[in-house]
Amino acid sequence: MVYKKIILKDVNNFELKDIFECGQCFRWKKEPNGSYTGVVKIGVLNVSKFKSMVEICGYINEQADLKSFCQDYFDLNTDYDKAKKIISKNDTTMKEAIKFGKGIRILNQDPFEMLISYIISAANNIPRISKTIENISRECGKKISLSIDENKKLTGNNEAKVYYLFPSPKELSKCTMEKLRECNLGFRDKYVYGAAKQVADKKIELNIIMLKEYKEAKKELMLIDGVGSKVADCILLFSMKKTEAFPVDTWIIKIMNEVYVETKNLKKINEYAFNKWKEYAGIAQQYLFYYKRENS
DNA sequence: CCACAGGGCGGCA
DNA sequence: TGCCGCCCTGTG
Repeated sequence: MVYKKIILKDVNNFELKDIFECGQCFRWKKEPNGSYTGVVKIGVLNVSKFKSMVEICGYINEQADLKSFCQDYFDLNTDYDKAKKIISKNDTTMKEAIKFGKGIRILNQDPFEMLISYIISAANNIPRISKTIENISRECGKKISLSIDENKKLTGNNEAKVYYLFPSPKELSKCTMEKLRECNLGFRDKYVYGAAKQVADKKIELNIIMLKEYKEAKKELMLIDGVGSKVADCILLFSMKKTEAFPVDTWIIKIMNEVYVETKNLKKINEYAFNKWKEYAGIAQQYLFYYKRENS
């Protein structure tokens, strides 16, 4: 692990709180100094912002290119001004939602991590989801130990700290059911174990599914036990660049019924959003979800 | 003690 | 299809 740092100048549509607390990720934590620290594929990163300048530093793999990783991870190639303009046309609710969550960006996270994380999210609450993911990473993932000085350089905190990468499919599938049970997965343990094993054995190939079109990719993800419509859409949106994906959860049902379409049929809500917002459905979902959840 | 939390599954009409 | 009980577990 080596320390690297980059600075992004003149970023817009980029607010730390909106990005990290809009519900798309579970491993980013706010630090006392206002920055956020999170474990990603290449190591542990810290992000801070001053005016329109974003600083990203981290202890990462020596081979990793921090700049190009961030370009993709923080979705810097997507034009959010354009997306906002299109989805908010003749839509006062969307305008409000966008105003509230103006700094949201859809992170491009790791597909396997999203698969497991969203299986865990079923009928669960956020603190427990985060805790469970930390448990799994601690049990099965690679360790990154930072000394006091190193961690201070990263986060500003004057203490040594140990971070854990999210486990690879192989690492997680080697974990015993007993160990998994100690991670507090509850009834989801068998789903997590099964999914990890299928990916490790290449029965499921996420990088191939990722190349398929949205509906086909969703169908294939839903073959995995524990992955239904909502979880599949989360995986597709947060790690496979399928911006048509529109995860329908309890919050989205509420706001969709109130404002757009009155039905309890989740598939109909899905179809409605797909037709209305097309390739911007996922972005629309994030604004609506964050707005509704934070204001209820 | 009970309801419920960022769903999914299986059984039933 | 549509509806419902159940699935762990912590929290109010």
